[in-house]
Amino acid sequence: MVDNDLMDKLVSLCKRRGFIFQSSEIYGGTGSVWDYGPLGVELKRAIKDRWWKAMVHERDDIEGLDAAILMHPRVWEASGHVEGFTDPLVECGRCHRRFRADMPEVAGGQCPVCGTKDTFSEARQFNLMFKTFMGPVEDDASQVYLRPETAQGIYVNFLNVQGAARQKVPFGIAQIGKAFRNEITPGNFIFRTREFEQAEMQFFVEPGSDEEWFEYWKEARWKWHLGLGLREEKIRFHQHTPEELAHYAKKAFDIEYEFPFGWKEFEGIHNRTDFDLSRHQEYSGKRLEYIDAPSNKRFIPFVIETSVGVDRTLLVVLTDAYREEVVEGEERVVLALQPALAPIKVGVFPLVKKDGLPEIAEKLHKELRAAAVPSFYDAAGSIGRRYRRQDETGTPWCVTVDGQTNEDGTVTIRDRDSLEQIRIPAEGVLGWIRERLG
RNA sequence: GCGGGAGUAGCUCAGUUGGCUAGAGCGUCAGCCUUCCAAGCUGAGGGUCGCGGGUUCGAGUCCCGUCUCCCGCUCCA
Repeated sequence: MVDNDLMDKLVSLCKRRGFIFQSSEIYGGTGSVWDYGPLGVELKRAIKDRWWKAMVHERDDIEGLDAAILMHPRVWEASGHVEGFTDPLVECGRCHRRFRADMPEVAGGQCPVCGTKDTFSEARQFNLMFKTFMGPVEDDASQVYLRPETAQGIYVNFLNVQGAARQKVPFGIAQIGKAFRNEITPGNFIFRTREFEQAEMQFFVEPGSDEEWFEYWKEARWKWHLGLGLREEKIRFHQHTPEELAHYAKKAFDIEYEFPFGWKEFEGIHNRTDFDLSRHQEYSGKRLEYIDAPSNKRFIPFVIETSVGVDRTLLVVLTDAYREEVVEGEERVVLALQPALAPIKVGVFPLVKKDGLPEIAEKLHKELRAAAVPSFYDAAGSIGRRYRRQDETGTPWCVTVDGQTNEDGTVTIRDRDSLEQIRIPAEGVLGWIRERLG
């Protein structure tokens, strides 16, 4: 079930309201990278903050880390990315499919799909890793890569973090950061881009307990997504078949969402075994074993990885929150974002522009802002229009100052979802909102 | 990279067989009106028609080149 129409509306809303803009738009734009506008940056930050809170702040067995994007080039040899991400590929002249040049059938000149012989193009290097140069001289010795995943920054710091934080296995390291892949086919808005952000947690466990921990994290991540307010029927697990498994993984589950363009993964939970640490030990020549304190048992830990795309999660949240409804005969577009995720928490309006109402409303607006509650003051157009504008940006509440405010100091608060209105004293608005933001 | 489609205002589009200072609706902004769900009235701003050449008295329109975007092909956050 593919709904391009919904996707177009979402992209349009994102631009119109300032969630997401195409990168470098004035130069014609580029399809594979996107910029987050005033509302988008707030939503993205809220998602990351919630993840960080659940991983790092609420637990004492996970430590935070912010590793550099540029790393020693040998890291990517050890990880398998140099080999696995830069295969020479050939293209069939008939069906235009591409294959690794070293596949037996392909090396023999026959296309595995259409069977045509000897129509392959020249082998070309498809480098999924971005290259750049460290230092002023552009030669091979100084060539480095933009990291294609954030995980390796965690692995190479495994012993640093463990020692400094005095952690004992099992424990985890969490990191949020940018990664870069020169995808051949980016697309679907912010779903597959060449620059993207990952939130990864690598949990180090004793071999033998890995299956148990895998199940634990699989369930924990599922619950976390439900906590974002996602509709349960829109998400599902997908277990990797042996053919689907990455070179480093023993077992893998994806969490998928039903996007307008179909069911797609936005988080992966992998059992990476001791593959990465072993490889780094081998390539660096440094021991990466963990020594258990009382027992003096030495082992290279297994790694359970949870890796979620931040941009993809944001797309999931936006897609899931998007609603078209009819209110009193008029259609409205509403983003039913959780209040805690909403970029703007409250709209403040004077019902009409007279009787001193704008001044009262502005004062309330400034008080909310001073208390770090993102508030939006709006006096333009009819009250209904102002409600609609806030509906589209996902603002959960709107406060209206009216004639009665002059008499008894109360204002109305209108709820985005139920459309119900309650009346409370103006000085109680800040407390009322804080109570609901948690 | 290959195949297919498309570039005119912030958005959606119109623009006749080439022909006056390139238009509309929506949105935005200002004012009026308005005591609670996109109402109405007045006005304003906004486009060297993707870019560069060419043909022509004259190009958004015809020709050539170029760039970008969108949709399909070894995947995965």
